[in-house]
Amino acid sequence: MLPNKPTIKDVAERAGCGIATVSRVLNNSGPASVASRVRVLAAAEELGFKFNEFGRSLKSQRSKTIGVLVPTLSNPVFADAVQGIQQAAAVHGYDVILTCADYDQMTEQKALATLLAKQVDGVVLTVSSPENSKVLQVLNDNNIPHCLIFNQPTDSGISAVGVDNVEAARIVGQKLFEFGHLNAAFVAVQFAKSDRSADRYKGFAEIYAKHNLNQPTLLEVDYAPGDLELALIDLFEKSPSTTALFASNDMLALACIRALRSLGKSVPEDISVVGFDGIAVADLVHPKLATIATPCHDMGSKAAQLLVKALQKNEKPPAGVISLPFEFRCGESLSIAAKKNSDGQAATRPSDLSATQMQPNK
Amino acid sequence: MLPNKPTIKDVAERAGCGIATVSRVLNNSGPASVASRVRVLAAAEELGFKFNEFGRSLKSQRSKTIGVLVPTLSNPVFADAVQGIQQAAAVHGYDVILTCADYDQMTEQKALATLLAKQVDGVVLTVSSPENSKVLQVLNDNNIPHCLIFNQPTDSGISAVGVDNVEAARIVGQKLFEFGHLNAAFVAVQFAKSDRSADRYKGFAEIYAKHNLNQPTLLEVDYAPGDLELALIDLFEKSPSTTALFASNDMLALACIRALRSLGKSVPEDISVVGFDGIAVADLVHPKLATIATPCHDMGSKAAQLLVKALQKNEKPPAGVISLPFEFRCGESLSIAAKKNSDGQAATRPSDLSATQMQPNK
DNA sequence: CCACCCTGTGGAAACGTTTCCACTTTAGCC
DNA sequence: GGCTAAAGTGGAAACGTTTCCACAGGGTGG
Repeated sequence: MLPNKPTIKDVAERAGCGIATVSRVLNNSGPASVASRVRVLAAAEELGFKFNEFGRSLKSQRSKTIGVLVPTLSNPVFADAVQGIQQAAAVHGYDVILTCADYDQMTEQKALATLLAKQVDGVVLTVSSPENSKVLQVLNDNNIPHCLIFNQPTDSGISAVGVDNVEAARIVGQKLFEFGHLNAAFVAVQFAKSDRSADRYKGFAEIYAKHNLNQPTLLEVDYAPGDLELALIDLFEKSPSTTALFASNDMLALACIRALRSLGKSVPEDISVVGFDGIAVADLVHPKLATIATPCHDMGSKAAQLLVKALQKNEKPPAGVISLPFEFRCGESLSIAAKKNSDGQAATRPSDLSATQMQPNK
Repeated sequence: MLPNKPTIKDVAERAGCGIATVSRVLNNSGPASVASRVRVLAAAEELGFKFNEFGRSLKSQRSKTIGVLVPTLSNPVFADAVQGIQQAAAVHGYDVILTCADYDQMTEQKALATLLAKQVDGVVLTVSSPENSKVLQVLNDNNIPHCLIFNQPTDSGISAVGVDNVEAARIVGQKLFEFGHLNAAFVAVQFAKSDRSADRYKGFAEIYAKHNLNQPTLLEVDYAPGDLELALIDLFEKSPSTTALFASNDMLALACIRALRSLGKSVPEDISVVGFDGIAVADLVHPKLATIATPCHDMGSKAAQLLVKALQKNEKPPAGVISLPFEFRCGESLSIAAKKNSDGQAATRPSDLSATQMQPNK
């Protein structure tokens, strides 16, 4: 019925020449007379010949495939980056095998194992903690070229593309300071599991230290429903003069705005909120989210380019962190700090805050 | 330096047996004495032996890889689905090669070609229009098992997993009707390119026809900045009695809310807005978005399961559309229709609409 | 006690490529 | 016109695996 897929042998037979010649013609990898050239090309065309990549890969030990390992696609940041990787890879004839590790070290290792089994030529990845990462260890041991994204490893022997989280957070800190926010908090999910959160807190705190202000409160929350509200209530009890929140990512920032609203506080009138990442929806919501816009897509494509270029030269991507430009995007969620008196009530809006806290709207 | 990757031959040598025995032991694919079993296992362990998938695939003509073709990862809907596919595939030892086609038929075909070149065993995909799709044609011609997601093909010979868009849209229509929205509009991006948008409009319009009301206005917009605002201004001029918008997806719904705000209309007081998809942020924004929550993740994993199961039995996934349950989520963006007088002004808020239209807030 | 059948075994072919190498042929040059 | 060099060519090995097959040995049933 359906003729079995034609092989190079079939083409050779039809073109009346040896398989070596076919290979040379089709790959432009060696001399061939014009005559055989046209015969082979014609034969291949007629038969609808396509190379079998297995045979190719077996011989060359190259899969023309790069592995991608990210925590999740649920965060648009990673989704965008993956798309960037995919596009850049496609341009150079590489495919992308995708794995997600869900911020879990065990899963990370398993995912990497399957990538290795598929003999990916290289890997673009984000790990939960680049120092002491088993995954990076394995990649090194197996001599697999790789490039980190989002992570900013302190170990300079490794190749990475990202944004300067510390510097970006400094800018957020500076802006908040300029807007009069003398007491701020930093909100993060799973702070311990993310080097990025740590860097952001670091840069943020630096600015407050520089101005001899209180260190920003570190608010670590989890995804349990209501947890954020409780944490915020606690925050305002302990630090009633807090006027701004810096969330470690945009999704969390949006969640903060919602939680604040349910506590009867409005953004930015009572509290300013700044996010990080610059995801698309940040611009669609009201108030527009103030955030650091990061080039996630470019991060992915840059890393892929770096990696592919290195693979083609049969080497590793250049060591060192490439920092891509970011931009502070001043959305409506950030405004001048409301004047507060000592017990944290906004002077301009003398309504009883503790009362509104007790009576969340619905 | 680094010892070349051990092959099955090395294991055989070390275990003092033939390669056939090693293969049988390691794959549990044939008889082997206990003695050789332990020797082989030990040898493999000591050498850190890993199968070379190229050799395997070459022999078996199976790649244990499934291809994924979606329009984009920027829409969280697809990102979630891809993650579902990936997870389900991983469970069964399959990997995922990802390609994005950006709603473009040319790109779709190219992407599929690279998937085929990589000899994927099957494909999970979303195409722009499942009828007359070249991509599906190619898949059929090449006898590649495949399963659609999101699409709801009318051709019942094909396997697909999705939600019943028509029915879901009927429910939206019914809800809007019950809330007193007698004049509504349907907003879509690239209506012509999406069978899903068409289905949604169909179900929506059906309800309005059933109640002998005006057909919902069809508002086709594009992504050009400001286009949505213009379209809405036009809409309210021509159909001032419109009290509700049904957007073909959540991102668009959020954009609508923003555009409406910039036109001086508030949601839901002046206009109600309903989205479609149920993306995560829909619940974080204010007003919470009323939407149809669809199980994107499950859609992906279900499709992958179907496909993998079929592949293991060396057949195609069962023909027919599997409709997954969805849920109408009534967010704050939907409320009782404001009473309007004939020229479209909300009776309860007699501010001059045309004036506020001219003076968008910022 | 012999024929038989299982179990365990390893050699070898096959999968589709690429590429080395050795063999034509042709052209170029004195 | 002979020599060499280059260009064109195909055979065959190699990549690492699976699996068919043939064969050895030892138990069983007649």
